[in-house]
Amino acid sequence: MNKIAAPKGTGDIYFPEIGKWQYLEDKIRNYFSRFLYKEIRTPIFEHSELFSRGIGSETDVVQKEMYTFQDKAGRSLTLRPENTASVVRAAIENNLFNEMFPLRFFYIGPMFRYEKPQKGRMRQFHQFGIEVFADKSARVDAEVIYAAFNFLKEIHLCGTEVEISSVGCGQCRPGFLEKLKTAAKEQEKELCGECQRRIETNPLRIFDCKNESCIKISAAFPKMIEHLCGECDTHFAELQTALQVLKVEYKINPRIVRGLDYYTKTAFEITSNQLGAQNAVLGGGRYDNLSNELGGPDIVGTGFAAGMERIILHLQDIDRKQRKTILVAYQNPALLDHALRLCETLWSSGIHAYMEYDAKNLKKQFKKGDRISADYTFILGDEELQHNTISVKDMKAREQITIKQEDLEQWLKTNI
RNA sequence: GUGAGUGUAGCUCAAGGGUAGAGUGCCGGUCUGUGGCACCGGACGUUGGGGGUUCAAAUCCCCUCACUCACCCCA
Repeated sequence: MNKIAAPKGTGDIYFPEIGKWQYLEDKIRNYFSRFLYKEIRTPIFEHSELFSRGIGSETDVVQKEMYTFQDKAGRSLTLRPENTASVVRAAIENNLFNEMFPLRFFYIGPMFRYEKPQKGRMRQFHQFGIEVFADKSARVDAEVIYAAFNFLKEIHLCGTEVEISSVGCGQCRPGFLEKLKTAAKEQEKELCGECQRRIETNPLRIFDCKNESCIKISAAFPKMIEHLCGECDTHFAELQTALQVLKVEYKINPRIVRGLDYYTKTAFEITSNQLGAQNAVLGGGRYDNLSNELGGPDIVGTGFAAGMERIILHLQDIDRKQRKTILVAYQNPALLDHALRLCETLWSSGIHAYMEYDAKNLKKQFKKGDRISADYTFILGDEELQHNTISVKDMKAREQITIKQEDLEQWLKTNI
């Protein structure tokens, strides 16, 4: 029989790596409650339409990266490529916009995008994120950025940088895009082939081109943040003021273009210089029309999503203090049930204990003891049985004592 | 979707046309009531898969698959 491997772009997470995941998840749950966020868990799959309408049917994510399938009733369903649209859907569906306060959610979970895997990019990957609703103020955007930045700081992820921008709104963006296209067309022949194609498909992407001459040329192109309408311009200015109040160091990067259509006004990214090509650790922004576009009330939102694999890639090894572990060993197989009884006593007291069931001799058991990093080994032999004692070996100190069965509880209290 | 690199023992890697090797781990022994060291012995592979060239292929050629990295895009 041939082996079955995990599907491309997926993987198994287990010891010792799992320690980092548990650490990160604990931190998320703890940290964001500081800002009154409550966890929300939405389905892993949704109606495909939620994403095509929410994220935008022309985006790369929707056009070529979705895991879409039909269920047995012929419905088109899609494994979620991100969670914001789902959270908005859930809020609308459960009438949370009226019933909950504050309207603050955080989530942790797997997302799915059909992409070619590489460093920091998987087909099943994990994001955590936060969403705040019904607050139009630029200050809440700043708070979200502050919360994100400060979180990374608290988990000791160094080398991060905050970049902000504004992508405008329905008022100012269309006019700006026309101006940009016009400017790009004038220089069309000087741009690389890729960028010539982008003029029609996604002109904002020209700012992202790595080609040197394109960088030079596009530097002279109009920028969104220079063509914001009054409202967006004020919002962007207030955002910066609030970031200064919150002591968040940031850089304005007009090249930030979020790949999801729902963003309006504030857009931001936190990058890490420790990552490879996929240097975005976290990204987010404001989405003033998403609820409306999903058939809900006119409620604005703002938030971010962070890539957990990318964070874990640069997390230091977690030194979690392990509980003390006891190996229960027996001189010969005739004593197996006595050893098992002793194990049960330990387990029922909540102590980490382990025994081998088919070991012929003590030597073998001691070797296993090393593999489980046992702190102590309890030895049961004919002699111990006869005198109602247990021999206790301190594995590190390599010292051994003998205690009476009735003193076991006391010994455990002082040593474990 | 495009490009590049890598696939050899459980793991890390040698061998670049001539009998597939080392380190580590594993099993056993020196040591039948005691692990980290040392020494001795043992098992291990259809060299990712398929085809071709050759007297002879892990090695050269073609195809395929997988992994990795990068482009694209994103977290």
